[in-house]
This record gives sequence, C-alpha cells and structure tokens, in this order.
Amino acid sequence: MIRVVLVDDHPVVRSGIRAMLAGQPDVELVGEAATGEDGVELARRLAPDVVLMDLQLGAGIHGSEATRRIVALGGPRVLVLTTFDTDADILAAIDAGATGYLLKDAPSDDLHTAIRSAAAGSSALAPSVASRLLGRVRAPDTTLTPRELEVLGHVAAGLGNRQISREMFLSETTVKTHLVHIYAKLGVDSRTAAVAAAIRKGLIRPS
Amino acid sequence: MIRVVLVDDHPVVRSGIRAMLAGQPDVELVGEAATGEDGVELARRLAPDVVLMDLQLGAGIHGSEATRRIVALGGPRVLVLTTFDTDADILAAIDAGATGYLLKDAPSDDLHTAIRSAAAGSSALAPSVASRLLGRVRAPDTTLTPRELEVLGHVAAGLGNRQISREMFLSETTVKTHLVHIYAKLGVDSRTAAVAAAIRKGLIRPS
DNA sequence: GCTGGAATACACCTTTTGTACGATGTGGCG
DNA sequence: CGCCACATCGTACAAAAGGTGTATTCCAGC
Repeated sequence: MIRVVLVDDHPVVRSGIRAMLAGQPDVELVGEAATGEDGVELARRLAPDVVLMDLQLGAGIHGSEATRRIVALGGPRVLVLTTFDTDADILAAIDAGATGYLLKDAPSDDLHTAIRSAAAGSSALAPSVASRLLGRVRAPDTTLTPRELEVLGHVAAGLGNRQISREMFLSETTVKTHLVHIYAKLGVDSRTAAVAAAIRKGLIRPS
Repeated sequence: MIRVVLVDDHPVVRSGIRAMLAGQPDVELVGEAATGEDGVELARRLAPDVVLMDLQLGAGIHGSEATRRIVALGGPRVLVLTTFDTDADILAAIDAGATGYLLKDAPSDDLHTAIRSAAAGSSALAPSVASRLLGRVRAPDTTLTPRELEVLGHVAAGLGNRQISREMFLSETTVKTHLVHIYAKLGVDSRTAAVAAAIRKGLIRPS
C-alpha cells in the first residue's frame, strides 16, 4: 500500500485528487494540507511514501521550498503538481529534489502511474512529460544570453525595434542583431513566432 | 433538483467538483465537457439549470466566449469558475452574461450556495469584483468576432499573413483587414503587441 | 425592406522588419 | 598571448507588415 500526502491550497483540486485516488486499491491518501508549512509538518509526522505537492500555494512558503524541506527529511518522494508546463519554477522544484512532476490536466491514469513509479523510487519523470522536460533543459542552443533574453522580453511586450533600442539605450541595428541570433537559436524567422516559441519553452512569462 | 453541467479542461478539477456535488441532495451533475465547444453543445442538448464554466480552457474557444453562446441559448445560468480573482477576463465573462463567479479555492459550501442562488436567478458576485465593476467605465468594444479570434490565434502561433491566408482559405488582404480591426479593438498597432495584449486579457491561450 | 455588422476583397503607399554582408571592443580562459 | 563568445554599431537591400480608402455579399434585427 502506497501512503500518500497531498498538499494543495485548492479544495477543489484536493477533492479531485482524493476522488481519483479513491478507486486505487494500492494507494492510500493518509493526509491533506492546504499550506506548505502544514505539508512539511504532515510529511514529517506521517512519513508517507509519496507527497503530491502543488507549486502555486496561495499563502506561506512556495511549493518548491516545501519540496526542499520534505526531501531533506529523507523519507518521502515528492511529486510536483503544476497547472502549466510552461512554468519556470518546475526546474526549481526538480532542483529542490522533486522526483517528478505532473500536469494538473493530466488524465488520471498518468497520476496513478506517476505515483507508483515515484513510490518505487524510480527517479524517472512521468513519461508523457519527461521528453518535453528533457527537450527543454538540454535543447540544442536554446540558451539565450542575458541580453538576448532582455530583448526578447521587450519583443513579447509588443515593442518595436526602435522602442526597444530606446528602452535599452542601444542602436536599432544592435537590436536587430540580437533578434537575428534569437531567431537562429529558437529556429524561427519572425518576432511573433519567437514570442510563441519562447512562451512554449517557458523562456518568458506571459502575464 | 438543480441540473448542472460542468465545463473544465482539467480532469482533476472536474473530479473535484463532481465529488463536491455528489453529497448534495438537491443538485445533480448531468454532464461534463472539457472544451468550450463541447460545453455549448452539452448545454444546448441537456438544457441544464446551471452551467459551471471554467474561464481558462486549454484549447478551443475561451470560457467567456462559451459563456456568451450558452447565455444566448436562453435557458441555463452560467456560473464562472476561475483560479484568481485578479483575472482580467472575469469582467469579460460578466459582460458575456455570466450570472456570477466563483473562485476555485472557495470552500465547498460556497460552491453549493452559489449554485443554488444562480439557479434561483440571483447573481452571486464577490464584493471585490462587484466594486471593480462599478468603478469601471465601459471598455471600448474588446469583443472580437469569431473570425478575428481565429486570425489572432494563428498570429499568436507565429504565422505570417500569407501562411494564415492559406490556412484559412482567405486572401492575404482579408487577413490584413481582420488584423486592422483586431488592432483597433485591442488598442495596439502591431501583431506582436496584439499577441501580448490578447494573452494579458486571456483572449487566447499561451502554450 | 432598410440598417448594420461581419466577412470578404482590392489598390496604393509608408513604415517596419528581416537579411546579408561587415566591423570593433571587451572579458574570460586555456 | 590568442581564441571565442558576447555585445555593440554600420550600410544596403528585400520582404513583410501596417494604414487608408473603397467595395461587395450575406445575414440578423428592427
């Protein structure tokens, strides 16, 4: 029997996960918490096999910080739950020692298999997302320089080259040069396509 | 018995709402949909009393657009589900005829009372949103036509005008005409700025 | 049966953007 | 020191996008 603790600030999500796990004979939901602090405390006290951790907790410590503390306990594996796979802090959670991550809109089968492989200690990420994550982390040359990222941010904000040049105290030519490099690295050939690609890869945050 | 249809792209959320409604004697969940299109179709066919509508649907039409179409049917009341009450498009949903809105992190009691008051025809707006509604002057026509939304979606995907024209079986000039209208409605003057504005207003999905 | 929005389409012109050559300076590193 | 990535600027040209004006069709609403 795999003992699971769930940490999520949304009652709806907790209820949904609870319902999804209810039908599983080899999984038992032993505790729920709405905040990171409570989650850490619960993990310490109940020593579950797996902790399902939401990243965007409304109040208190962030999910990745809670993950770090739970991993430090030594026992439980942490599976990160997140709404968007474009989320930049998935990497932070992995870095904090999360065993894997799951999209909240994943079908319930993915949830079950992910829990089981996490409990089994396999540090492999969920199959459906593993390739995407790996592709993002070690993609060929998607490493934009700081300056290029800055330019890309302004492009995504809808600024033209001249506006960007003024904003960054550059000549328009330099902005263009940066853009050429950005296009090459992202494999696109227009500013709008670059924004689309950057959002898809989580290089910039849409807001 | 209040008949309810649920529209949300997240299986976890659907499962959670379903579990929350299961214990209610006077509420019956008669249908679920994962996309706006399916939701509209379901509302048309089942003629429920209340439709629970998520705003951020992963693919297809936006929740506010689905709300508009369902309200146009005449029968069902639409109760909007949203993750953050800072969401800009709550107003769009209210404008589209939603009876009220509900935060996803609301306790289950709130959900039940909101459903009942929606079914009774009275609107359930949280104070914070109500005040913002009062303080806001009528936004100048940000309602894009379906065709314009379609064009905007392709623009956000990074396509050029010619590619869009081929994709939609149009002439390039027609695409341009649509874009001119889109720019006017969004208050911008370039395709990239339009994408930025559309993402900020939740008109299109980033990913 | 008229009005008006939506969708379609074109011409003409200006501005912006992308591309293709360059070029210089700086800082880190083997 | 020499190499290289990064950042900076230039000119010139081609392609794409944006701006303005006009026009037709269709369909819904008054």
